[in-house]
Amino acid sequence: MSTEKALIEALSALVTGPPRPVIDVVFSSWIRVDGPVGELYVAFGEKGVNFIRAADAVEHDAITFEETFRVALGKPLRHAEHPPAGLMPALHGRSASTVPVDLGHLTDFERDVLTATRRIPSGQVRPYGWVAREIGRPKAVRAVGTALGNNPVPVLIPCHRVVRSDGQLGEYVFGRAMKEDLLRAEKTNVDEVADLAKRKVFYLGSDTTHIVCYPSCAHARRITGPHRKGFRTIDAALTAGYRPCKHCRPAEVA
DNA sequence: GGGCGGGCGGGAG
DNA sequence: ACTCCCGCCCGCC
Repeated sequence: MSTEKALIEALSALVTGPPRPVIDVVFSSWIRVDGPVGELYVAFGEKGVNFIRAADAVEHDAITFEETFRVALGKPLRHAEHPPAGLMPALHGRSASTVPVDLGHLTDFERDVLTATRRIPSGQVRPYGWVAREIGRPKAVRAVGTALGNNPVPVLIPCHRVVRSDGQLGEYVFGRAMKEDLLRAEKTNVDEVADLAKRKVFYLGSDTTHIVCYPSCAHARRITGPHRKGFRTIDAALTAGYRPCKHCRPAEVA
């Protein structure tokens, strides 16, 4: 296509296309909303939600939120009257969200990490190593932690559901306390997971199905008492003839 | 059971 | 381009 033709089409689009105020392109919008635990500042542009901070976290009023946003994204913010469509159900619902999220300024690795993290169901947790394995970089465990620490949209992309392999909850952008609060708010069995970890049990299997899960997996939680077998390592479970659950994927399916 | 080094991506020189 | 350093980690000793 000639340059002239492209130019003409672009210009006609400006005249005949739907109005798209320059202000919406240059600015992102912000709004303060109720989150599952406390209030949140949420920023969003045309491509989706692009930045979230906890309102009750240290020194976060609207002014500092705008400032941290400008430093992170290099754009100014203006206040919005309404949250973007789908945001509130995504923040509060238990089903997987479909709110558009703008991860445009991240690296491929960081996007992969966040995309895999987004697939962890509400009410469940996975180790950092699980995320690494899911994105095909099984040894990049610590780098996964770094990437999650850089999650621009916490809560919405649930990096609080990624925990340490030893049963501890691990670090969190808004502090460990909020990580635990968020998990409890979505009914994760944090106490049971901790109790099991204390006994060095990190996997649960059923001796009737011979399927092994992470302890927070919805399937593991339905194994009735006498059939519940605990394992310290996934290898121990596989050696005992169990196969990894297809939902929580505690190991690659052989 | 904690300490230590391996491992990896990203950003700052 | 290369090196160095840091970070929501992991598993062995």
